[in-house]
Amino acid sequence: MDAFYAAVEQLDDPALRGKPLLVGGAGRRGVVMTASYEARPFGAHSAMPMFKARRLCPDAVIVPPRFERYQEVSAIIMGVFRDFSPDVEAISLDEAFMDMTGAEGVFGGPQTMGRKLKAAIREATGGLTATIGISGTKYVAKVASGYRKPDGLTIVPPGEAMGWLAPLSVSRLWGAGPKTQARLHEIGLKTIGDVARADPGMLAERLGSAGAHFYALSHAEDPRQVEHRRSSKSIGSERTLGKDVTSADDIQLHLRRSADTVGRRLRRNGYLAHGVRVKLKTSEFQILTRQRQLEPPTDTAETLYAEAVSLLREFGHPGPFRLIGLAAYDLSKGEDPTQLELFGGRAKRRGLETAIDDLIARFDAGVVRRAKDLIDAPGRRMGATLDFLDDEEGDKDSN
DNA sequence: TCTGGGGTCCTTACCCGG
DNA sequence: TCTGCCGGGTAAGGACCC
Repeated sequence: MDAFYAAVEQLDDPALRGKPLLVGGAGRRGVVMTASYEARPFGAHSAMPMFKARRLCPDAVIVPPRFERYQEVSAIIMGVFRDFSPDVEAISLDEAFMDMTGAEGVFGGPQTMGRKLKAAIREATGGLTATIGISGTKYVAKVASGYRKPDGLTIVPPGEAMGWLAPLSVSRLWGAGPKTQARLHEIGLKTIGDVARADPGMLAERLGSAGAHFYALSHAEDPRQVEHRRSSKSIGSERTLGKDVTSADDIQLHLRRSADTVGRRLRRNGYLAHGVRVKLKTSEFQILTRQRQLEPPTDTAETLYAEAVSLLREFGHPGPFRLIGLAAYDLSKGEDPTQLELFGGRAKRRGLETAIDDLIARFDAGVVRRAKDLIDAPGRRMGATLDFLDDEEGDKDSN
């Protein structure tokens, strides 16, 4: 999808159409998640610090992201994809691989197929544009999809792929970021064609296993198949703070929030975590992590938090820290996704706070702001008082 | 006024047991 | 009994992607 988050905002609010728009954190430490095409000529782009983008493009409208909405639109788009092929591999909210092998009979050749897909996306979403790349391998299709944006359609016949790639910069090698590009430049390789002509032994020596991989890509060889949805390997929550923190109390407060978020997401998706990892970023941008296996595995915020706090002692760093995060890793499928039973055996088994998490997850979308009060006495039924958000102003209590 | 949050995968170091 | 080697598992860091 083209400038996906920004395009959704412009779709939902006609007043934003045709204007430079920056979707991202408006705070002091925010970055641009997506710049609309109107903002890009000024030099604004994804991952740029917001203050910088604002300086480059002072007239831009800044809008905070609405992920739930992007997820909704994403689901619509993925549905369109599945109408065209059963083999869809989503790689993010706004991008997917599709295996169209054998579909020519139904949709026509690549050109017709691409045009039909673009039209279907536009119609299903109410006007969003996509750029499509079509070729014989995932890699070449991927590069082709970034070739002419926005609203593009690039078809690279498999037989022409290697020649088509050759003049492109090595920055188009998927997996070669700034570090790898610099190393390729040091060896004197600037284009994908240069890599294709290089000695594979030398590439392997300089780049390790990535060398063979890039050599294959440069020859338009890519054995990877379009894969169905893989299950998650980790689920995390991290936050860059408005102000750096140093004290254990402050750090624990943020760990608690992350543990709640991660626990809820584990339960919602029916996962059990076999490990927990704490992440701290120092004010000097050094990233530190400490992890530990969990026995038994868990999906409760309580356990994640308790382990995280004990891991805290193993960082030999005084701070201050600008980011605090917690992740659950080594996930397995546990029970079925959460069923709400505020009163009942499940709540007893897992503890009330977990039941409250379940409740909040079930109501979702910030309707329940927080649990105000827990009622838990031996031999009695258990329950909670919850704090609901009112529609208009402030909040309103309900039980 | 500095520089996000969600992830995946790979490399390296180290420990331990055979 | 000591030493070296090897492989597996775990932890930590780093590069990369959207």
